[in-house]
Amino acid sequence: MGKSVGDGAEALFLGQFEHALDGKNRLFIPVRFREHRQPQRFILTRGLERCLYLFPVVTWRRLANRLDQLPIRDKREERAFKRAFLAWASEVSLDPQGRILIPHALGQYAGIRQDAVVIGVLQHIEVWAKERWRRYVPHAEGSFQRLAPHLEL
Amino acid sequence: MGKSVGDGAEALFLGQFEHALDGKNRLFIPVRFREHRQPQRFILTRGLERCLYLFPVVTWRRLANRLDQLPIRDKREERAFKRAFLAWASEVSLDPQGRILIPHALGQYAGIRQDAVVIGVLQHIEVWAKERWRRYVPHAEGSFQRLAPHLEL
DNA sequence: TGGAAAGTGGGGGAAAGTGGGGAAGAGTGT
DNA sequence: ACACTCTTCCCCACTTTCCCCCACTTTCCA
Repeated sequence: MGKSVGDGAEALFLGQFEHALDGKNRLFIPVRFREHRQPQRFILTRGLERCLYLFPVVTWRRLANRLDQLPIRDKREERAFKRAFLAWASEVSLDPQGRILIPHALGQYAGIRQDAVVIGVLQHIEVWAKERWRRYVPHAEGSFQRLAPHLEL
Repeated sequence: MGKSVGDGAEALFLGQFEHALDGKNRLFIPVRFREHRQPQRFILTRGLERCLYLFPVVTWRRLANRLDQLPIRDKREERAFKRAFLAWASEVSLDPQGRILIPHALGQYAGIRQDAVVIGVLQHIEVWAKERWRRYVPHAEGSFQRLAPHLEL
């Protein structure tokens, strides 16, 4: 259940998968989320609502460029933001089995100890602690019911 | 955890690492922050919020050039700024084990005695006294929550 | 139902990281 | 000039972490 759509310039991620971290803090990335190009590298960083974001390097580059163009008056705050965003970022690459190593600080931030949920959200992938995700779902459900009509399917 | 991104003309730094200065005032620079070219030289100087900035020589050059094009009316102020920025700058190089020697004055400025945190912030690297960084993080955290939505992932 | 691909787990070697001994050289005071 | 200290830098030895590899189980689909 889940898929990466389109094999054009850029894949879109969707679907959700459950995986457990093994004893070595490695997380399996479903095949559907893997890039076909070699080497398979991603940027893992912290996301909102205490999950982790996983970006293909290309997408990340675009994002990093945008960092310098944020509409921020206060330079001090801009520095603080960059530090928070970048210090918790990390380049990770897939091992031959298709797993990534979750850095300790990031695992902490997202509260991931054992069970994790990996979900695709178009441009990026998110990693949640299973428990936190379970509690978050009802929220998401509400938003879905409220906004879906606007899609005019 | 963390890594320098990109294998193009220029690496981008990211991630955070903790390292203790040893008895000889040496600080370990994580492999991911090292330049691949030889010899491995950096410019270390004072940073904002009482940390230290570490620049690859190339990046430093670009920065130094820009100093001459500052839009400053007040020539007196321009001189003051340049002096402050340059007088504390120091060229450091990696020893065979990948460590740099922290000049006494700079260590003092940043309050680094024992434990240090090294973080990557795209174009440059920052070195913080661990304690000071610990106290700064909540700040940064706030900015992150406030500003991250503007990135429009 | 069998084979291929996806997913799981752990051993071990290479590289990263840590600490200190000691030679070379610079600064200072007789 | 010469001892003396102090700093800098090179080298070696050790510990720890990471990542490559192999082997096994499970799932998917023909």
